[in-house]
Amino acid sequence: MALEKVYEPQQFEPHWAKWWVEEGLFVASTDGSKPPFSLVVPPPNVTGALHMGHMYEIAQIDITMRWRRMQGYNVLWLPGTDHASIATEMLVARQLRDQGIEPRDIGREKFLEHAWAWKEKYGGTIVNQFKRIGASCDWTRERFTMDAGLSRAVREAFVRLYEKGLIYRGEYLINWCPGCGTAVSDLEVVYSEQQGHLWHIRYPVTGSDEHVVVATTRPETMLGDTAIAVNPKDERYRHLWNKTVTLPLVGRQLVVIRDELADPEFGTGVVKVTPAHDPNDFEAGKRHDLEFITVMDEQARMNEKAGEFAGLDRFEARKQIVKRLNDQGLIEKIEDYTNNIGSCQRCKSIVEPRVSTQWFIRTKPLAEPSIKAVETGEIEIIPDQRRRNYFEWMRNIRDWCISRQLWWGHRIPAWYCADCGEVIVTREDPASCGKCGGEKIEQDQDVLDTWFSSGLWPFSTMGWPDETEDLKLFYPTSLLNTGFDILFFWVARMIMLGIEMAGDVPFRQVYIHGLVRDADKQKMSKTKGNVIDPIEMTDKYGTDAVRFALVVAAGQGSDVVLSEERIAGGRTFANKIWNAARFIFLSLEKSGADPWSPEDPDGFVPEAATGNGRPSLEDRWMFSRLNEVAGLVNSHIEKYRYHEAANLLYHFFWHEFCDWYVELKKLSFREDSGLTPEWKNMLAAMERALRLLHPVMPFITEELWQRLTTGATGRPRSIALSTYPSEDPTLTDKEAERQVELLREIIAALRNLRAEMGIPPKTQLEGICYGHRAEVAEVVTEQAAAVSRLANVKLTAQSGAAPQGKAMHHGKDFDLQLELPAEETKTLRERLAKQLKPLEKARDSSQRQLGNEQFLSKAPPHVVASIRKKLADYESQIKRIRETLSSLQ
RNA sequence: GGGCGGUUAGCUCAGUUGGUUAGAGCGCCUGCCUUACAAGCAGGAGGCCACUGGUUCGAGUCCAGUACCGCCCACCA
Repeated sequence: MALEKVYEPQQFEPHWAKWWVEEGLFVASTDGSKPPFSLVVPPPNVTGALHMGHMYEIAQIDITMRWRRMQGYNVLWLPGTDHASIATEMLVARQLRDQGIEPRDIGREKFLEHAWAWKEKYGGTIVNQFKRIGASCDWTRERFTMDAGLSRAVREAFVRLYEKGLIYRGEYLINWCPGCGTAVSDLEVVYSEQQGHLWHIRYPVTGSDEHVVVATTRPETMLGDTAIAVNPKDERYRHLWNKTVTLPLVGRQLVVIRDELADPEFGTGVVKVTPAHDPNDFEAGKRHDLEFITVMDEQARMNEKAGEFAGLDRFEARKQIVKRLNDQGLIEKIEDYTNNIGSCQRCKSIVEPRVSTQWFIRTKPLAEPSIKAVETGEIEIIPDQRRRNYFEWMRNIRDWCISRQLWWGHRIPAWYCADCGEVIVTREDPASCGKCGGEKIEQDQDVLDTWFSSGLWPFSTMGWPDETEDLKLFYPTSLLNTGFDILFFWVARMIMLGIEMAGDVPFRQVYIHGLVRDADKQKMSKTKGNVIDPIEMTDKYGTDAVRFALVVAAGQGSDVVLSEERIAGGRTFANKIWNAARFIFLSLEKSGADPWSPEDPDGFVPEAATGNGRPSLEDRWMFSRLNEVAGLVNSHIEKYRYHEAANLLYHFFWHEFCDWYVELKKLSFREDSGLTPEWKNMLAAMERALRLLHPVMPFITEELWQRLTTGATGRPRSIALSTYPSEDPTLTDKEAERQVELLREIIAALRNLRAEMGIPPKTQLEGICYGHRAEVAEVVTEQAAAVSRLANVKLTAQSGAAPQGKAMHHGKDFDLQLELPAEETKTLRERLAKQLKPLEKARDSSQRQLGNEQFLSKAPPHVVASIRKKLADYESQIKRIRETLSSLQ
């Protein structure tokens, strides 16, 4: 029964983590008897390590879910399972190569076998890690597998879009990653500035001695030039119109086209046109019907079209070409130049524009209703500012390239007939060509972009395209809680596909949280080496501590700055809770009573104290506060102000429950008293406080709650299944709150006096409190024991003002007089003078305001009245302090 | 180039709808091993709320501009 002196979360956290999942505490019942609350959870990145960002996300999500569950909702998590195709493919390929196996040699089937084995092993590890950091959902309840349920949904979605003409196959210049060997979407390309050069190259004008100078940052692509362009408004080059120039090193004749592509202000105003290797040139090439010459292969090596440079890597080719040009005197000059280089998000290789045939989704028709859904508030994006980014992106959306040249992923459900060339897109694998009946058909080798299947997540996981009970009850889901980084990748696509496929928005609210940064505000990343490992921190400080530190540190939508000190701070809070409980249990044992909790914890009101008609002041106060705090916490979590909820709970528990309630309660502890009403009140208060804290500190509250409620009949199996306290305004006890406030003021003033006068804590003093209100004397008399214990002063009460020169402290409602062992007038004078300053400042400002006609006529009456009241208080205090000061002369 | 955010105590950050002595954690100073907790207790110091103007009876809070920091998107041969 007895608790250890120091809180050791390792002893119970793993137990509860396992238990919650095994008991299925957070699996929806789907019986429809309770309001549904479903939540889409971002996929853990199975290919990477668990990081603080995950932990932060899980903490917020878990708080929401526990809170909703305790409020009686029928909750459902839709935990994502990462299946990032490129990342998985890369990792598996790397693993195979480490074993000396070249993926290309073993073929698709074998490769996928390896991938599955790896996925199972590694994925399981990640899922276990998620459990350890406190995620209460069952991550093993996978509603998704690559080859089962989702596969069907993916195919259904693809076919529907195809049949509606929203998916097409076409030849375009796409972003090609030579490292991954696949096409990537615009979003998967990250740009960074790099130092490079701008080469000015002379292209001889055919049939004259003249040459034109073109500037390029990529000389190696010149082998694919099929034109040069000048701006039609650029008079300098009018004479070139209709002429041709000779492409150096190759000898091809290039027409001179007139096109806006050439900016007269940039470089020489003449630009080479390489339609197969540059997006702008590609467009120009289509406008002018130019030839598209691809000079590189899929590994970005120069191909046979590159003539003598064939086989060279693109960067080596650049060097060689520049050298050859230089030898021929065709380099006019070389400038230093900073350009933006696009790299692959995954493998960091420099992306190469490449002409190829790919599958695309026509996004404009999908974007329109998606924009509308957010505009009309059908989907709420929180915080609000993020809406702008969303609109901006959606309105300028470009078609989405969804095919990937990988093995790991959902295969595109398209077949090609070798006989007639027919393209067959169907739900079932076809046996023959529907057009010519030929049996030589072959499925497209490509797989889908991982975000295509991810975009179906909110409904595919619920059994779509079947009309399941889950879908009826839980779709649209209530909330998506995620980071800004995948707003476009994932959120936007879920919205587009949700509206199109499932006929309704995928979620009602999107809460976007900030990033987790280190103490130097740097984004945590492995390459920077500033990663705080959540598992390590969890081992060291406990899951509750890490979660609390994360949640309390960030305002709505802003970043979290995390340091180990903060996490240590979370642990001190847990330790505080632990020790408060420990003390209660120890004292209870001394009282000879067993742990007890009320049958109806929510209906419990404090019982009258022994030998008294009403509950003690501290009990009335505590239950009033518990009630108010419940109201505030509920409102904070509702509005995603997690940090405010956490902060409030921290202060309430530490500085009200422990510092004052427990301290005051100590006075009523008696050995072998048995289970007195005072004890019942305290145990019920503790029980309620634990429930309030539970979403934020799940493990420690579960452990303590289980101990506290042992033996209670009819209690739920877990605190997570109990109810969350809510506010009942009729239970607020303003009188008790006011009186405890007064008591705290008096004790604080006495402690302050003692400290500043340098009186040792053990010296007991006698004192008189002169109350200006009847209530003061009442409180002082009734709480004399409390004052004695908490300030070590035997205080008696008198009414009215203190006799001239007797008081040493002047409060708003009372004066205090202390019997000091020695004369301390100097210290006392300094003390009083110090107090005078801010009071005078406040009085002046109040006077200024009340002297202002405008203020009196325009400010609301209650504000004017409150200033008047304050001014009177200030003046009264100042007057009394002055009197005492002058008598101390 | 377009857009968004930030600037409050030594550090990291809160501060709901404008309401008057601006808060917390950590750090710092003083005193305490007080029959839960030294991961603790009591007390204390420390702020022209970036700058300039405006709106208002009243501005950390609303508006405009300036400076610095950060992020996102787009483009640049």
